[in-house]
Amino acid sequence: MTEKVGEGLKGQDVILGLLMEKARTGYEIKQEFESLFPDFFVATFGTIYPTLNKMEKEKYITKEVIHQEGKPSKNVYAITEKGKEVFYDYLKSPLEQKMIRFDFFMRLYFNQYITSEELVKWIDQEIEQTKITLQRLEETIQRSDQWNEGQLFCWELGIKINRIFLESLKEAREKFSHSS
Amino acid sequence: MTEKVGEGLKGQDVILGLLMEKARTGYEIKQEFESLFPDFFVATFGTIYPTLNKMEKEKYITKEVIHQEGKPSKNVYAITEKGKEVFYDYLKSPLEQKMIRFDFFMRLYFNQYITSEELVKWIDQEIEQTKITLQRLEETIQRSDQWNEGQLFCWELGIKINRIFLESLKEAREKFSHSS
DNA sequence: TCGAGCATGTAACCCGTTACATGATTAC
DNA sequence: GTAATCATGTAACGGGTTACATGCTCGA
Repeated sequence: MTEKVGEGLKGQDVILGLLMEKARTGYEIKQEFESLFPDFFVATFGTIYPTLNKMEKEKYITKEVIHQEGKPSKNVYAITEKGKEVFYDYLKSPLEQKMIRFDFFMRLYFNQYITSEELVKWIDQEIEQTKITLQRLEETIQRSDQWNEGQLFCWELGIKINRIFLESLKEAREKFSHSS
Repeated sequence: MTEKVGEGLKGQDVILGLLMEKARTGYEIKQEFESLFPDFFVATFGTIYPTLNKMEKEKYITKEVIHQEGKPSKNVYAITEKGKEVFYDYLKSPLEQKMIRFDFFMRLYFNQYITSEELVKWIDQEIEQTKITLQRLEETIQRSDQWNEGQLFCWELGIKINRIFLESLKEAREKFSHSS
């Protein structure tokens, strides 16, 4: 059948995109991931640092070590011409399907195998998580008046969807806590 | 920092869950993934068949070969007691954060590096994709009157979100095709 | 005759996660 | 005193993807 879901959007593509704007440290990149893409790309240090090192070896980026007083030294990475090419190659590649693994929905689907107390506990956790995402998106949108139309579209839609999700979650909480 | 995003919801967990209901072939499992979870878990044969083989070796499932006339033989897998335990272990494990990689949003965020023709092309592709997902969800919801509350919640919410997504996508198409 | 549907499999590779490891400063 | 913030890194492992491989039937 040989079916492709996607060679996939990789952490590397997004990191290069962020470095297109300006030079950054791994730590800063992590923070940008959290504020910019809380809802459509999650990355941890375990992905970011190894990717940064790999890309430096392949000359996609250069490293400059900045010594700081009272704080650890930091590595500021800047994109090279070769790195820009790699980023443009990503943009030229075919659009990939979104890739989702939604544990909460999965457990809801299998709710017949658990108690409703557990289910309500998960709903509460999901509510908390959604509130955090929503807050991050709202803060990001206000962070600058320089966002372009495409970026605003991402966050406005993210906010819309998360609000509906939150609403439905609260309704579900009612429903399932009564049926226990 | 040692941050955990999630040991993750694995394909194995979902496959075991499906086998809790009834014995199935790999091919059927693939179809269930497409109709049941088009929006919250994507799996291909490249994941399903190796997982099935691995689980058979570990005695989580048993295989029965069914010979068919005019069609290839098929392997029907049934869950064992050990497999059920593994599935319950999954349900007992902490709820994981959803894991998303949304290529379309990523490209929209980086829209300054591309032409608006390309952007509109991607929007059109995303519109098509969303329509397919929506259709699958609507078909699934009508497939049976036996769905329980949790399952209905998943699909109703999925439909709600995809409708809003589709609407916004159409608006975006207007906006970006005029600005070109 | 060509594509779609039915049906399964494996080897190589790569990406990402987890766990481990370090260490200073600031605020409560 | 202890948690949070700043700041980076690596080794081992595992899950998943891609590419490759096979082959029959039915309808257009």
